[in-house]
Amino acid sequence: MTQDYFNQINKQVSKCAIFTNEELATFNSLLEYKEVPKKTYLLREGEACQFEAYIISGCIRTYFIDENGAEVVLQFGIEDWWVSDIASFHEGSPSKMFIETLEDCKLFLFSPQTKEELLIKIPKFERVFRLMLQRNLSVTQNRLINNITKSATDKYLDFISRYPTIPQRVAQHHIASYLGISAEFLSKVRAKLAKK
Amino acid sequence: MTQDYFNQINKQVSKCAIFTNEELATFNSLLEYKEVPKKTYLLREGEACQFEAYIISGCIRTYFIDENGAEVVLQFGIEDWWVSDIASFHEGSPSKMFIETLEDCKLFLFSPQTKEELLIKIPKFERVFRLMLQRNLSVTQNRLINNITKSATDKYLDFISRYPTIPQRVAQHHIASYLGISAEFLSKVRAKLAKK
DNA sequence: TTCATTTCTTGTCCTAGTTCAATGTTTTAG
DNA sequence: CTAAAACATTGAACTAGGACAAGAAATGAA
Repeated sequence: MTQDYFNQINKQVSKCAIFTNEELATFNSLLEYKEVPKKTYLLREGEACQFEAYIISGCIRTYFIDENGAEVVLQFGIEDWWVSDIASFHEGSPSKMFIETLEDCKLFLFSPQTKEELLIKIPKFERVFRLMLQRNLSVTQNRLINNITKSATDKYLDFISRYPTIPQRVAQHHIASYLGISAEFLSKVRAKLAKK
Repeated sequence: MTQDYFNQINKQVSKCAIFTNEELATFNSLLEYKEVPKKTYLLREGEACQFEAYIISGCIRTYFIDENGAEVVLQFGIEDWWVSDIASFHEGSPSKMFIETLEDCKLFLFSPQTKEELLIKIPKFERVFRLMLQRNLSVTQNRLINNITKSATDKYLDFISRYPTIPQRVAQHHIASYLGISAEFLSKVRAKLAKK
């Protein structure tokens, strides 16, 4: 049962580097497994983020509250994604973000301590986390570029082609927030698209 | 003379981790020093990025051409910043970016090979590069947030307070592009701000 | 099954920012 | 020192998208 979950995460990390079975076993022994119901906060503004979470199943959003008091969605997370406030996690500094489950979730968690232990025992994992960061950076850069150069319609089309499963799983106004447009306008964009 | 430059970069990396003098000497021996005149391209679209550059002095911009053929500035680099297309550098994949010097530059360069060699000889440097990536990610996230939530005026004010030396060094339309607004509108924003 | 809450849609009016075009200013190359 | 580029400013006309309001649909808890 849980072995399936280990297999799932092992498959993912094995895309970054080649690990022996013993190494993977050590890796797995350091993971904390956790099930979390929907609408649970894994992190709130002001807290130090104590985890890097790997999503076995479920759906999560990361957001913060801007100066005007509006929620801004920073990231959605689904199966096989990592979720954390990396800066807060590494520096122990208070986070500006909220991390909330949108569906019941099955997660593997690292604490700062277990991550440290893993990296000391198997330095090859540095590579895994570096690649994660790089991918994260490149996703964020892409999003920034889309935000600067594309119309609301194009941003939405890009989103659904990039993440085809998400629109069925999360509220539309969360997607609007992620895209940086108003919920009402997204609705109008969709209406216009549907007419074709 | 060049020793000053080594001291400069050593001081920076020593903020990330503690290194012995021998380690720093090894580090320095792997750096390639290069002087580059202004308006030189370090990277063009389609090329594989062969360097991670540390800027001793000078100013650089990274940009790409969007679907409509317009330049979009992704990043400015000045003293003590690192510049590269990290994805392209690590994967050897063709870059979508241009990297151009805006002033005469003094640089230290890593190639994929020398970086690899450094990380093998002194694994502690993994940390330096990971922190670089994290900082980069957090800058990019911040910029995205500003882009989504702030008005043109606020974005500009945020920019000049965050990077007070850059406005005197680079063309205004490059800053407009970085902020994701038109050059004309930035000019109007500035005119309005000046009136107060 | 019902009532309440959350989510989605649609319309009207409004504004921040764009585009285009003309003019002025600064920088650069020879 | 001069001509040519590159850059910056200003104005007028236009538009993508926002804010607000009110109703419809879906979800969910009891």
